[in-house]
Amino acid sequence: MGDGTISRLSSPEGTDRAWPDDYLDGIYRGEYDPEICPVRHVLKGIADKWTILILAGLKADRQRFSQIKRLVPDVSQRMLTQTLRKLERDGYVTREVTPSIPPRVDYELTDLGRSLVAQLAPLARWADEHRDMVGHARTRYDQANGHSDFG
Amino acid sequence: MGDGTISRLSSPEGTDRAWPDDYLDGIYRGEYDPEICPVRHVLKGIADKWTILILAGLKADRQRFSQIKRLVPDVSQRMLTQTLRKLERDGYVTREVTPSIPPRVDYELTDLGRSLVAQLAPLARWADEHRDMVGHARTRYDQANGHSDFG
DNA sequence: CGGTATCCCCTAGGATACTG
DNA sequence: CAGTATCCTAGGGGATACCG
Repeated sequence: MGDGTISRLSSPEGTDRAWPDDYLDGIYRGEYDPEICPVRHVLKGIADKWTILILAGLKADRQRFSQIKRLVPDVSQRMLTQTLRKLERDGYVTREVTPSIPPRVDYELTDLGRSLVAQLAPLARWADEHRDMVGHARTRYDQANGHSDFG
Repeated sequence: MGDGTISRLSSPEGTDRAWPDDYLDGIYRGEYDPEICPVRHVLKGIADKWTILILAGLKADRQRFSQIKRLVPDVSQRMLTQTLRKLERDGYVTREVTPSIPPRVDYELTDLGRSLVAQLAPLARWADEHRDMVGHARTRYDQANGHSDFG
C-alpha cells in the first residue's frame, strides 16, 4: 500500500499530480483506501437497481410517492420507499409529508441531487448511443465461446 | 403499459420529444420496458463493486493481470477474473494471452472502453468534490433519526 | 502467473399482508 | 395513499484449494 508506487503507473513526468487530470484523481487520491475512496462511495450509493431511474423520475418535477411508482412501474413498494429514504439520507431529495387523509408525501430533488443528475446525463446518453455496440460485442463473445454463463 | 401517458410527466408542449433533451431520453425511449432500457443495461454492467476501479486501472495503459491486482489490492482473484471477462464480453477490453512460462495475459481498453471511461470522468470528479456534502447530509439524517440502519 | 473449482455467507430485492 | 413488517430466494462476492 503506502509505498507510493501505485501512482507511478503512467504519471506524467515533472508534474505533481500523479495522475492525469481526470477521474482517477478521485479514486486514487492519497492512500489508496477502498473504504474511504469517495468515488467508490458515491458510486455505491447510486449503483443499485432503482436509484438512477428514481432520480430520473424526479428530475423534471417534485413528485408524489404514487407518481414515482407510476413512472417506474416495476419497482416494488418496499424498494421504492427504501431507495427514497437512502436518497433523502444522502441529501439528494427532500421528503415532505402532508398529514391529510389520505396522506400525501412529496419528494423533490435538492440542489445536490440536481447536481448529481446533471453528472449522470452524459453517461445515460452514451449508454443509449452505444447499446448496439455492446450488444454486438456480447453476441460475438458468446458465439466464439459456447456458453452464456453471464446473464 | 403502452398507453402513452408515461411520457406526459412534464413534457414540453408542441414538441415531439416527450422529454427534455437530456438523459431521460435514454431511459424512457419508446415503450417503457425495464428489460430493454439501454441505460439500465449499461448501468447494470458497471454498477458492481469492481468494474469502475478496474476500468480506472486500465485507463492509462495496457496492464497485466497481476498489475491490475496490485492497483486494486482488495479485489479477490476470482472477482478480478470474472469482472475482466465481463468487460471483455461487453467489448470494453481486449484480452491477449502470451503462452510463455509462466504465462502472461495483458488487458487493454478498446475504443469503446475508452469512450465509456471518458463518460465516467465527470461523475467521479463530482463524487470527489461533493463527498463532504453527502457525508454531512448523512450525519444530519442519522442524528435527526436515531438509527444507522443503512450501512 | 493466471487462472478454475468449491463452499459458504450475506445482502439486494421480490411477494405478500397489514396499518394509520 | 404511503407506508411497515415478514418471509424468502437468487446471486454477488469472499476464502481457500488446486491446476497448466
